Amino acid sequence: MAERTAQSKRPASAGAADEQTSSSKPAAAPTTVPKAKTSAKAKAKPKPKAKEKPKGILVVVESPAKAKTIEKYLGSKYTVLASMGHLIDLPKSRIGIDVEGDFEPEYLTIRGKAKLLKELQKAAKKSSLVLLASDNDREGEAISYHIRKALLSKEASVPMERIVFNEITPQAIRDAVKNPREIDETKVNAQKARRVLDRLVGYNLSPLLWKKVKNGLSAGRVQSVALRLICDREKEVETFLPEEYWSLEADFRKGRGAFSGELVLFRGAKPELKGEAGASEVIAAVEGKKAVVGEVRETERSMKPKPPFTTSKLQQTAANRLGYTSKKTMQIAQQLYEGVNVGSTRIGLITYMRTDSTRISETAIAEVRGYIGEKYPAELPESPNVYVTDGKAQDAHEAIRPTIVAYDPDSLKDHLTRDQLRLYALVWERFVASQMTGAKIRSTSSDIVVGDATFRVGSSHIVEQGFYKVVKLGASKEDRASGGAEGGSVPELRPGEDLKIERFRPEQHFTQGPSRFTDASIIRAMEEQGIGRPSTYAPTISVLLERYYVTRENRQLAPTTLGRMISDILVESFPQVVNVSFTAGMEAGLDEVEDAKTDWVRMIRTFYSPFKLRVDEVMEKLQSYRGRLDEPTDIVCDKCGRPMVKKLGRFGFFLACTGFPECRNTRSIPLAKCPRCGTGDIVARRRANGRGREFYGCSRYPDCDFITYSKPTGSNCPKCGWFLVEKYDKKSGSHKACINPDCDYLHTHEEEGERGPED
DNA sequence: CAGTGAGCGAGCTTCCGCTTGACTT
Repeated sequence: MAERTAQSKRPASAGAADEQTSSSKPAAAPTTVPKAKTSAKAKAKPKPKAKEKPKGILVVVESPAKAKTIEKYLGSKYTVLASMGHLIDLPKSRIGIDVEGDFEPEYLTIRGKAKLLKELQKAAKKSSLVLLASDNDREGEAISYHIRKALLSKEASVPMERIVFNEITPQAIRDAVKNPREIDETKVNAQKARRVLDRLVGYNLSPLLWKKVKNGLSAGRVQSVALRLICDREKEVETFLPEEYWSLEADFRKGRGAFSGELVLFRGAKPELKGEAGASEVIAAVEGKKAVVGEVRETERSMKPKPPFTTSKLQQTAANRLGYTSKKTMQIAQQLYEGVNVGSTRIGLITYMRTDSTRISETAIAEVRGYIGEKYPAELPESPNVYVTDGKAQDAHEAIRPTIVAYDPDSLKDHLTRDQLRLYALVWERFVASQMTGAKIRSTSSDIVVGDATFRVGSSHIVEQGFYKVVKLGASKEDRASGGAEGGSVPELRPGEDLKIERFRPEQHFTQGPSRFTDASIIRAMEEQGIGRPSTYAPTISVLLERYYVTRENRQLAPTTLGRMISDILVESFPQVVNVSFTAGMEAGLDEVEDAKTDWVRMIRTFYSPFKLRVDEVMEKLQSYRGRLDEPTDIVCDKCGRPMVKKLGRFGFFLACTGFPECRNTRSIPLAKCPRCGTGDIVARRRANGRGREFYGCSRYPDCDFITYSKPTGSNCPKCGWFLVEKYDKKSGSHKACINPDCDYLHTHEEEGERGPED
């Protein structure tokens, strides 16, 4: 399959813009050089060196992969270079803001970017025009502004213009080049305010934590709110009291079909079964009675496909469906974006992976409709499906989609790694599905009357597959359920017909409390609250883990003692800042700056004056928590007999002797007894370079080389005495299992895996 | 699915948001 070559779909490059050089532009620009005023640049070159090559045009974008593509679309007159994001920023080692004056930031070339900047300057000098084409959003505007400033400071100034495009198609690039504009200073100011605010918050709160808790800690507008969400949730999990309740199921039979229904009505009311006895009461009342089919209701509902992926949704879906961390998802997406060798050519397989938009370019819509029309003609809607992008989105990039729809996942099997292929399939399915017709699902709900009791049987099945024809990997549990896996066994029931009762089954249940956050759900929460950006969701989770504020076990994020302490301190002392509404307020302020309704200095001052006062006050008055972090243990030092404490060091938690510094003994935290040698402890280890997955081995290594990659739970097997470990698999979710290969003990507790609408 | 082993503590740390490689400190 997939014969149609992709190439045929891509409009040939070249032939792009050709007369945009000195396109009409208000002469007000202080950037333009006098000579390039009216007529074309043909005469802009008087005579200098006999170099006949006319000066070209330099285009600066952010991403090198994008640079490559755009260079192809534009003619040979153009050179496209990438800035790799920001080049200019605040210093790292000091606050770098004039807080006594007007908050003017001290902007420096970012370490390691000087070379790149020089290259840009060199290239600019050789050009007749520079087109600043960084992303069309707040940060992108600032990047252009900084580059322009850096290029201007060189004596020989070149005309510079700002261009923007929201999609990488030849037409969009051509249009952009034809419509240059000035840099939007108000947007630059908004970015400056954002940057300064984050610096003021981060570089004031962090030192406070160094003084009160421990060196090296950090706090900030985004990470501290994320931490708070995780800590708040943990409290809910802890205080939740499961309540017991009972249900009564009845197993019925009709011919060869067996199915069950749940008690929904008893003596005219919704039954509230009081324990097992309550269920027995009902059984006693209806036992021996005939089962007759009552009302049968049929409803049909349609399901629309989901919009194509944004970063946040991709991360959520990859976490829920594939079990990838957000970090892993982004690494793999980057590989797909940069390109993979397909045959002899390297092709970027997906569009840019950091986006908050569900927008799709016209050309991509046309392409996917062509594809659907050919492969699934019945599922091609008359007109394209339209998705509205969230109003808060900055919308600088398209949604994440395959660049060439004809490359279906199957056709790339031999070119991608397993991980790449699975992520690509997710993106491809979601995009193609998003432009297909909806699915129709018929649900049947039948009442079965047994004496005074009514049982209800539900089933549903897909009548029209629609977009489900392409959604496989990305199908959620609910999707699959709608597919009628369990519904298939319910035969057609007609009112009045008799059924056979096989048996009654009382079942005990417990109400489910809230679940801990996962990568998927914390990212979802952050996005909903406007905390963080596509480029920072994954890094924010990483920071919380690196600081040992939270741990991730079986995909769940739980705060450590340290994390709770930090969160409590911050929430107590800075409730207005460590709060989801703080960012919302900031965004509102930035909008005003951008609309020139207020100036950025005013905005910052309004925030900073009271904030700084509070920081000073807390710095002075808050008790110190230093040392309070060390948790006492009942483990005794094997060198001197004094008790040991659990401490946090550079490489994580460890045990240290309270006799320090006379006794410098340290140990790893024992997680279990070694079942092989019986004397050693099982301790957490990592590869020498500190990377790789944590594993668990015997502390007596190399005398004893017991090892496992499953984390000990802290309890022992009731059957054989070896220790239990955490396991995770799709079917049973999170559960405990015995580490002994000869022991079959398995403790499956309530499912903790996927929950709630995942994407 | 495969993957494997030290030392750590009283110090110069930290923010968020753009973007990818990596000269050595």
